Amino acid sequence: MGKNFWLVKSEPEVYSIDSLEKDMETPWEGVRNYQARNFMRDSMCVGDKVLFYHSNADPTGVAGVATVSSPPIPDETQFNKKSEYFDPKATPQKPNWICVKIAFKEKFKTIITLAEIKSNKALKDMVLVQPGSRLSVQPVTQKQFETILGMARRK
DNA sequence: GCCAACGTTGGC
DNA sequence: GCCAACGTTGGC
Repeated sequence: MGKNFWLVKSEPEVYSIDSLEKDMETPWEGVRNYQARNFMRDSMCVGDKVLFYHSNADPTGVAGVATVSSPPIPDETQFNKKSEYFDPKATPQKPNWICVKIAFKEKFKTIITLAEIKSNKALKDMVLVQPGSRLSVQPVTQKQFETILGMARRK
């Protein structure tokens, strides 16, 4: 339990690390990519550590840390006709989209920017910096996670 | 706002 | 099952 490490992306104008700090916990809804869903459904465990990344932001980068705080649960937005994430093919008996809840852990004093991540050789294998990679939920290694944390502590 | 890269959809 | 067209992501 709690031995995997992840990175999730969010546009801060939609949901930022400050939003999570205020809510303390939130279902990670609205992911509509099968690979990302499969990570949440099949591989995430309660207690896993999560880097919270701000995309389409100024600056873009890792803004803080969260933890996985629930087992996989159906993403409720797929049943809501009014939601932009509504999926007419999904039913409560046969949900198509699965998510987990994440809980606030910490907000970094400053963002660890994408530029800083790219210039750190220890992080060159991160999924985040692979050309063309757009996964919004992605695995990171323990070492990558600790490297980012170290950069945040040092600033 | 632009645009490259990727994922999904749908005709055949 | 192929693949062109379209939509989305996300850095810049």
